[in-house]
Amino acid sequence: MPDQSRRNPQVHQAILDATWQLLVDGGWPAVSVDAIAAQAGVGKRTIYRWWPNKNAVALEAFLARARSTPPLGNPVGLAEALRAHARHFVDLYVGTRLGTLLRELIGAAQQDPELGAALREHWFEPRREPLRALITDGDADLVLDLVFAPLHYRLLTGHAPIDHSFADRVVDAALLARSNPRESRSQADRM
Amino acid sequence: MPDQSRRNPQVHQAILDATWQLLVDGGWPAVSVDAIAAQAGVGKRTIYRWWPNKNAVALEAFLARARSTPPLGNPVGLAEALRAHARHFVDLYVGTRLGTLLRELIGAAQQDPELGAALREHWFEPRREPLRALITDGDADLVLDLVFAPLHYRLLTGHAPIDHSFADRVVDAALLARSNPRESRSQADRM
Amino acid sequence: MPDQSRRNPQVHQAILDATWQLLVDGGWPAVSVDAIAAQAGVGKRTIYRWWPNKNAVALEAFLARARSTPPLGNPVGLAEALRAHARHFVDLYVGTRLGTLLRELIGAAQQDPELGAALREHWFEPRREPLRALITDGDADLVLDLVFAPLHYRLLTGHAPIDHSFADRVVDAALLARSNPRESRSQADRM
Amino acid sequence: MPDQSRRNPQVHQAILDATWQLLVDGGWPAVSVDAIAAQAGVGKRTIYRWWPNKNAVALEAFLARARSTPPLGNPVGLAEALRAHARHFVDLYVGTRLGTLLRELIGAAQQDPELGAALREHWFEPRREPLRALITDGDADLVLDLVFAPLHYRLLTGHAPIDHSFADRVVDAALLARSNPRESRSQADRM
DNA sequence: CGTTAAGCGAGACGGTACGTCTTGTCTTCGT
DNA sequence: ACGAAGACAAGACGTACCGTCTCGCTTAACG
Repeated sequence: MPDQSRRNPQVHQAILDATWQLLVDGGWPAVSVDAIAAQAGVGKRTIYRWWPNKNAVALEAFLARARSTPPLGNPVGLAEALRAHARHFVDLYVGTRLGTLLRELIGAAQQDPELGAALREHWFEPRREPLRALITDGDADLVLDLVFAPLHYRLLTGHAPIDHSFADRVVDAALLARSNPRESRSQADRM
Repeated sequence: MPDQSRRNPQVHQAILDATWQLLVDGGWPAVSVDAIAAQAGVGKRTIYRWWPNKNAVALEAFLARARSTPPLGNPVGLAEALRAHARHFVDLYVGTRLGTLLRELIGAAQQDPELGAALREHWFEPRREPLRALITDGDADLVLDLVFAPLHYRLLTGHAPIDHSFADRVVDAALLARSNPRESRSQADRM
Repeated sequence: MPDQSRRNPQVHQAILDATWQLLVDGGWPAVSVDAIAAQAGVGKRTIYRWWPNKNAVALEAFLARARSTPPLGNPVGLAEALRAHARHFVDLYVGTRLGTLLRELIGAAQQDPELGAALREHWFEPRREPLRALITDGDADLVLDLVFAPLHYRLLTGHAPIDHSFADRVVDAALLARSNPRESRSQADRM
Repeated sequence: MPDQSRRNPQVHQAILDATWQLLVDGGWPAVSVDAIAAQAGVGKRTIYRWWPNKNAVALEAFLARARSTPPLGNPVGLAEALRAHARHFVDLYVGTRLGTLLRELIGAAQQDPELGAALREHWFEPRREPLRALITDGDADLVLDLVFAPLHYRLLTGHAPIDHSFADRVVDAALLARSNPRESRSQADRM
């Protein structure tokens, strides 16, 4: 990987802008390295110099638009924080270009382990981490998954709608699970 | 779509077998229509005559191997059924070829709506439907999502391990949510 | 190399025509496999299926135009035949598109041994062979080189003009050499 | 073109040496401006400052190695001089790195008129000029071509071997042609 | 003696061509 | 008539090279 300091920031931005424009105009299928290069007025080599493939470029273009995402100006408590997060997710990623792109990135990551790792590092974890800090007792990752998983699951499979009501009920379930850890069933069939 | 009755069942099977073999040998990237045709000793035309694209072929090959999946010989109750299902999922789809393929199919479906619909119809719904029947009160789809979503979410993102313990705790959370619907928080901030 | 009989002759011809057209419009630098494919309305793959590279395509396009070359309806004798050939060369290849292409092909052959072999087989040898048969005494290849070499040498280096007069004098020299083999110098300094 | 006096002679030499080394190691295909720059430990800019392109660099590297070429310590006569030249050519340029490079330079010149002109000026003409002075009667350039053309022609086309015997016979033919100008045929068919 | 203009190493950049790959359609055979 | 074989158009892939350019550093000439 070449020296980052020699990178031309205008070119960098032009590539991300071009990628986003292609996404807006033609969706994921319109994104190819050739197309990005043409749209950005850039040589393909320049793209491959800084990114391993188009997935990485698309991820960065996505993150640049999504970075402003996490809300939570004044977190009063876990419940409020989770609810805000869940509703925020619904607002930003359900039925939006950003949401479609998120779906497609997660999809592409199933065949691109590097993209998967980058998504975890730059997308999932930055959103989980501040919330994890609020969960002092119980399995924080379980609770977070109980919130995030249903939202993403429906986003990816589309088997049922996603709205604020669903977000709220998912958060309720997660909170219940935290406060009431596994008394509901016998220990007998534990594996 | 041509006359189903004229279809040569041996050719049909050879294509599915070849697809599976390619999957086993080289993973999803090794699967191309050309490769399937060569492996099966079949013309590409024959494949396109019966399937719209390679995703559909792979889905069918997957379903053929996965069909035996649903357990539950004698369902004693919702809790048992959910737990059995969740653990079954862990056994069959975590760290296995089948699980990788499931990931890749869901991934491919993000850009192939037909594949998404087929997955819902032939994979997700057949597994949800018998369980849904057991959930008499509350939002059945919510409860099912609380079980299935975390499992699939971790399968797709790989951000945390999936084992029987995780499966059990997910089921506990879902059961809790069913029996204790949203009393835990005020109605005030409902949207 | 695939089965020749399955080749689509229209596609074959379209590729040669496109190549020639590019040559006429933009000269050798305008010829690229991409450009040929675009001009012919053909996939690049189709070109690479039948030719190893653009040199081979250009050679075939050249040969198709040059095939009609060898004259000599009624060869009366070696002298007449050589003179006709030499003048014919001047007429067809000096200052013409065909001549420029011949130069460029010979030039390209310096880095493409396959092209060199193809040129020898399909261009040089077919022109030498009928003349060689007329040279019954002496070293036929030497005589032929004494005719052809100066013409090609000037074509390639451009250090002096090529006209009918030059062609005639070259032929004279070659005929002299044949009829008067090496009496002109002592055997002493033979190596 | 910048000020020659400020040129760093070590850099100049390093570039020529690097070019030659690349030629020796990988042949003409290994020579690229990038490769020369890397091999010489020099910026590409420095190369383009002093040469128009890689052909010019290669030509200079060639000339530096070939400069010692012309023999002829004590020219006793035209016949001796021509014979010495022709045999010298065989010794130095047939089956040698230098000969291959000469072929490739002449080849490249077919698409690079500047290289062609430079070759004529710095390679061909310096070798022809001293010999031309010895040819007092007849067409000197014709005689010289009758010697040089067959040697280069076989070098470029490879259709027949080049050895001392061939060199001698070519010289004989040229001498014959000089002493016996065109009496051998009628003036009738002159054009 | 300092400043200033160039040479220079390094390498990013736009552009173009390469040769390979895959997709989905279409054609040619043989059975 | 079906199926194998595979040609075909389209176009993306990732690499190579070209020739221009922009950085800093050093180095010589000139003020």
